[in-house]
Amino acid sequence: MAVKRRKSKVTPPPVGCPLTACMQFLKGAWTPNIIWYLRSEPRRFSELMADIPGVSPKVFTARLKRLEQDGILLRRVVPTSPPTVEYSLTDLGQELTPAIEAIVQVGHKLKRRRAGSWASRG
Amino acid sequence: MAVKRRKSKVTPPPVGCPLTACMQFLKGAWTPNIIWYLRSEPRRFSELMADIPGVSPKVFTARLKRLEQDGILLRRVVPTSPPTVEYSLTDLGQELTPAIEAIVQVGHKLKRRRAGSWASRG
DNA sequence: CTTTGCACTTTCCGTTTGGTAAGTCGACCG
DNA sequence: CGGTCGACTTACCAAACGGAAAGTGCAAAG
Repeated sequence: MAVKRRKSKVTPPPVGCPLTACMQFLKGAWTPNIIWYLRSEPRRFSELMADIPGVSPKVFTARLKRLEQDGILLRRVVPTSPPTVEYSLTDLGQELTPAIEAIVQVGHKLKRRRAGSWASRG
Repeated sequence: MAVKRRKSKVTPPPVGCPLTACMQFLKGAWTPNIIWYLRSEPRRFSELMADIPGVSPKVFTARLKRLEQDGILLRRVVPTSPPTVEYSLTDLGQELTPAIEAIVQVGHKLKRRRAGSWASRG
């Protein structure tokens, strides 16, 4: 009789790697987008959700919760009617913005590149 | 009788978003690491694999194949014995390095931050 | 006391991801 | 012609991911 195959359970990835470490915070759908839209000012749940078209409420709240637990962002209930919730970046969260800004920069450059290849190849 | 539920099939995410666009290239386990280790010089399959401990050959070749198809890196068979394969970044691939470097920078800063919190809180 | 708006939460389910282990293929060395 | 090495492939599988749709809790307006 064959033995059941088991998973390794130990953390296999490069544990001290700064790249991997930082990527943990950016991983999951919409995560970088959320940080991006919070980089300059706090925003409400529904505002953020509108900023990022296509995200489902389930995944969206999951992301916000995880980011809050990670100390990346702060959740504050505002006593309006009905009560709203405002999210903002913590100091730690602000540390991530240079990375995201660089990614956005590259994204723009890629668009320009693609635009260029229309002229040269299309 | 209930109707079968169907998925939407259309691309729901922000199509013109530079952040999302760039993230497509960085997504998948080990992807940023591969680009990082190729940023300055070409490297062989087994070298890269050793650079990035924990990655399985299956996922690793899948990444390399995808990155090659995306035009991020170049695959070159070197006529040694036995034949080896050398990977290098294309011009397009080089465009991604600023983003990865920024992520690594932030990763370092996070480590220093954590080191600081030992002193202040631990 | 029903309705409305906000901020979620829950259930269900298909798709994707990524690891393990084993196998393949071609080139050379002896 | 068997063994080894480098570079993959393949089969299998569990877990994570993430979307759709519907439901919950609460506060105030009407």
